[in-house]
Amino acid sequence: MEPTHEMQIGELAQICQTTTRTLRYYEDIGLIEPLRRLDGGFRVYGPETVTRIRHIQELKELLGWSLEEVRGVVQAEDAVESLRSQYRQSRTDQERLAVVKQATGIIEGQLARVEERIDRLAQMRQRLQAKLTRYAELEEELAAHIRSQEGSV
Amino acid sequence: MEPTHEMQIGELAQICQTTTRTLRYYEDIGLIEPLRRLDGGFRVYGPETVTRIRHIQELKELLGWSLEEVRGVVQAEDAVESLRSQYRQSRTDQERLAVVKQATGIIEGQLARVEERIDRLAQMRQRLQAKLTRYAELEEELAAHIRSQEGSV
DNA sequence: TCATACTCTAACGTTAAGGTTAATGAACAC
DNA sequence: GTGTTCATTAACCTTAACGTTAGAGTATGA
Repeated sequence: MEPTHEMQIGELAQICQTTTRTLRYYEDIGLIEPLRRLDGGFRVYGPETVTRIRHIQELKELLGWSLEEVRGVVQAEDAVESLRSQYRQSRTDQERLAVVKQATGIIEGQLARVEERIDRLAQMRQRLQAKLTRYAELEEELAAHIRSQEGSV
Repeated sequence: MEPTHEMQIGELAQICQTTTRTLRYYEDIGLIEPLRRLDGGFRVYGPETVTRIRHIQELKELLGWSLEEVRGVVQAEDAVESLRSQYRQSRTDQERLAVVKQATGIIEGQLARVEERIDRLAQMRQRLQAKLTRYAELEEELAAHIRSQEGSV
């Protein structure tokens, strides 16, 4: 499930538990891009796209973000990563600093939302556990009642 | 924000941060129901509907469930609650036991999903914190670089 | 070289979850 | 009794996130 080779869209879809349609859609809205194309026009992806798509799926599923919101996040992250890999861009250090600060803000916002969700889910867990306890008691009462009746029939 | 009185649809919507359209829609698909109607046909709700709607909103937002899935959950819960309030139904104890067991299963499923989400979110938090650390280092490097240049201009 | 499996673009269809508008009635304030 | 505000149903509209189909090209093993 953690490939190291290049692949085409079908395999990528399979690995990420999704469909080719979805991947092309993600490309349309600017979420992913193939490394390159074969002569026939076939998309070629690297293994890092798997990581990227899983990241997108987590943001969607765990945080409930729309693809529009997800794009904002991954684009900011991309901007920072491009600082590392392509340091020699026509940018001043002030501009680089601004990129990092913006991304930091986004990550902090993400972190806050993650923590808020964890809190709310923990509360939910408490309520569910309490409810399970009550149901278990109810079940025991009923079972006892049934046993007492069986004896008298 | 925690009312004790009966209310009409507009107030209910306001309290639950939603719209009257949404509440009528929820009624259409069997999620909620008014206590009764006024002569003019106006819906009247009790304060427990607020609790119910908040519950629905949590299931939707925190667990990412569709309203269809949510309905399954709340209906099972309703069935158990009706055991308490309307014990004298034409049911045998075996049937009552079955209702409780089914609801228990649903709650357990819910609990499992909550815990899985908490785990995944905790992992996400870890990654985000690590990323924040890296960004902070990067920011410090850039700031230091800028300071060193200022001195030489 | 042919069958089969995969890919391409383009276009139309679908579904959930409501938004919006219209035409009408009810409750209350003055 | 007449605004004004809230409610009613019904019908149509919208948006995100894909699904589906059509018609065509491509890559590969037998």
